[in-house]
Amino acid sequence: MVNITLPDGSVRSFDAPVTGLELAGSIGEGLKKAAVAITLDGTQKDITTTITKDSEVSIITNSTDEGLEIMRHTVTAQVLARALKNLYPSAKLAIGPTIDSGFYYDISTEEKITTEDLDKIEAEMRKIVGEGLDITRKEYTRDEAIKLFESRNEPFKIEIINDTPESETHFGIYEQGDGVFYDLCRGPHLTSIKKVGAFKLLSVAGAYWRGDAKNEMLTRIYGTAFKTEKELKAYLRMMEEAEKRDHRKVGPALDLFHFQEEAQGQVFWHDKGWKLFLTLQDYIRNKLAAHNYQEVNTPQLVDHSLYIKSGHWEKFSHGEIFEVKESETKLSALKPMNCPCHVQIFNTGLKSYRDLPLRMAEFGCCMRNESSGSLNGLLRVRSMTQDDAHIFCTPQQIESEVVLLCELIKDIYGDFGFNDIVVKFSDRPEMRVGSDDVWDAAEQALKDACDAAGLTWTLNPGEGAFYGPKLEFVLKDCIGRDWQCGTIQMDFNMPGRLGATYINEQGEKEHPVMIHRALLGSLERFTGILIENFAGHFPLWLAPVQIGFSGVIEKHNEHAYKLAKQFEEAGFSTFVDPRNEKINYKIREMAHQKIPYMAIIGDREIEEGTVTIRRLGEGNKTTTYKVEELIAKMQEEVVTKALPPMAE
RNA sequence: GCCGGCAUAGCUCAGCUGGUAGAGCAACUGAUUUGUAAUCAGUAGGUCGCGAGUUCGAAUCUUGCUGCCGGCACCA
Repeated sequence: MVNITLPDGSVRSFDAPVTGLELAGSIGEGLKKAAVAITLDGTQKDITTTITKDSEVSIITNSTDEGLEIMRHTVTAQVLARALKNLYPSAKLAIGPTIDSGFYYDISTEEKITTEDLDKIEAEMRKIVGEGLDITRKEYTRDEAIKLFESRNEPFKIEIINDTPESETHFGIYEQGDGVFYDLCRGPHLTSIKKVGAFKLLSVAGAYWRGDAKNEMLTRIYGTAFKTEKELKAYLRMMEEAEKRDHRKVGPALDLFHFQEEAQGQVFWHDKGWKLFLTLQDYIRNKLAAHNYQEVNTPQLVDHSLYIKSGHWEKFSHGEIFEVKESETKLSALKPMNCPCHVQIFNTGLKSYRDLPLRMAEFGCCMRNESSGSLNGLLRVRSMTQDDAHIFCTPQQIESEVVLLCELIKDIYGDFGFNDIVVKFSDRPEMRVGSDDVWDAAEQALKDACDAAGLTWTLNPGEGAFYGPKLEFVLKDCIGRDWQCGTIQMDFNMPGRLGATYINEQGEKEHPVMIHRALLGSLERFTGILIENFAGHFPLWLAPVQIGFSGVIEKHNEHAYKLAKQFEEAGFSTFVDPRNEKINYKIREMAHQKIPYMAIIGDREIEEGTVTIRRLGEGNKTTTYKVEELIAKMQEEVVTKALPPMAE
């Protein structure tokens, strides 16, 4: 008797062991058809797995995310991998996992594989799908598995087997057809190649074996798959649309900034982009005032001895810090971070426990020699402006300070319309300063504070700063890449290294705790994310040009300028298009320039003292306002930081 | 930094196997005086990323460099 408990709590009893497929069939024919795998007592298994004892089972169908992932896994590990072996017999297979957007396979080849080869590989994959062989799982002993992969010349597979703990005595190997193709795999897989959906190979890239730069660089082939051709097409179309939001295209097109070779990784901010930048800075500056921060400014060029003391010099001794020879004997650094300088300010004069928490902020311009391959428009630059601050506090104040920060960050991100922020908790890295006791305390303190703030986070193991654990507030760019923006970092180490002390209530000297935090992160990166998030169509309060005026014909220009002046005086940034062009044309251009309010001035408006506007994002609807009325409406929109209407 | 790709006018792109550059939009000039996403005509615009090589001749072939793109590694 086998009793199987289903997710809804119902129990099905069978006289003899059953397979997942039989179980699905006993529930319904439709379910049987859609079933791709099962979850048996919390672990994913093949649909053909025999259930021999009482267990909890749920059936994974092809219309769930889990089912999609299993199908993608089969596409990469069975179809793509085999196609690559067919076309490049000497290729050695590494690994082929699924990722959020699809899958990849890493191989080592003598031949160069380029984007142009993808069609050829895809054609081979279709051939394999056409054959539609069955996939079966077999258990091999360690020796058998190694022998199999030795005979197939797959050293990476053997390395994987050799690196598993001795306690693993058996390995699951999936066999396609009758010995046509073998792959080492945890599974589960579809039972037949016939069942894979629509797929497409997307790109070729390099990737280090096991993610380690010391290892061989393999060729990685990215692709994606969906249940239906329609979903695949929709995904590809969505990606195409998303790429149009790329801040590196939109930014220069809107005349916000540009880059050029002579200043790699640094931004040439144009008038409009700088307006946006300053708006963000003012916004944060107002928050600082409201949260009892002091704002400071510290030197750009600092003797390297300070960074030796702080520990940065040793940690970043691979050229990340720009070195400047100030004289024959004096070696300085272009400030790569603000913290050591802030401690210098803290260290002037005696500090009492009554001075804590002391919140010190700086819009510090930091320069880091980021590797050329990591540079990415505004999202990763060599010269950036952090909205940085350091909070010097007592251990007892940590929790309340972090709670305040979490609330502040939530509040700020909400103002930009980012309501579902991903928070990562990064704990101690391998390369670090400070004792394990101190790390235990720091990590615990940060976790407690997260709980108190009601933050949910995911663990990002080993990714903390070298001086302490950190929280990262992560936003995504237009093609779904993660970027760390805000951060809160706990530091029990640097105050001691740099001799920061305060006099506690007992009259003794003590090191304060330092909390490093940035709200937006770097203003450059945050601006880039904003451009992509809004596709250049910013909320009114951020828009570098807020209202544009065009006369119907040339004689209306004078009035257009007069109105523009009136709106300037009311605090708006304006634009006037005096050109002798049709208004259709001028409207079109203002829309392309993402000017939120587009005003057309003709005889009627002049007579009536009104403005007729068209709001970007609201189609061709026009509304006529009294001038003061529109000013009030727009001021309201600025004050409430309303998000822009998005229907384009 | 590593793997692969790319670099032609302000922008988007064409230029086949080598015969020394072409379109649309933008710009400029003129005509048009126009009511909500492209008015018409004309003019001008390029050391084909930079350097070397092969060749009678290079945007095109080879090579070195620089930058950019996609990944990987890195990310205070």
